[in-house]
Amino acid sequence: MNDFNLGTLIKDHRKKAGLTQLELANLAGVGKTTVFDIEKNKETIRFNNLLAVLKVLNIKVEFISPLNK
Amino acid sequence: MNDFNLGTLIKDHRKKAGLTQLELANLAGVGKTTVFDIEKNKETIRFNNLLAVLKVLNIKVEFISPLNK
DNA sequence: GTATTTTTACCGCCTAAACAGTATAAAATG
DNA sequence: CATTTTATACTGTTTAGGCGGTAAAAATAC
Repeated sequence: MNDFNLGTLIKDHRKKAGLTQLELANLAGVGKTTVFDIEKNKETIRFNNLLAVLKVLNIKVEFISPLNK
Repeated sequence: MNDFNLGTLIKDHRKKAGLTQLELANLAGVGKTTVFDIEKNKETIRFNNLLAVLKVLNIKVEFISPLNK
């Protein structure tokens, strides 16, 4: 369970959008190394860089907790 | 719309858990400055540090996109 | 098959995140 | 009220993420 892979999710969306890593990086305003690291599931990246990449790919982030309403 | 505030969400959950910033930081294995920054919505924090804090508070992250299944 | 594109990987440099310590302001407690 | 705890803010140091450049490996196109 919970073998969710953020890197793969982003890579799939990037492919479907017809973008290379470099193109995605430029659109998101981050370096190509960052996109590469994200797709390799490196979690020490900065949160704002991840958000920038997700925004380009139209992926939204939601935070779920038992207390949420 | 979308005035969602991650810092406030985390702060509320921390309060309900009866934790101080320092206690939460220690439990998450991060510095107290990081917890403070997260609650102040500083987005340049590292993703793994945010995940560590969310885990302690039992908050899950979901990524939503039009392509998801 | 070869040529081209893309991905993966590594390299130094620079910047800023992360940290502990400290100090003050604010909040909570008695 | 005073006292204690917590949150906020600042500082100096250390560490590593981010970056472009480069190069080799892999995938794709011709």
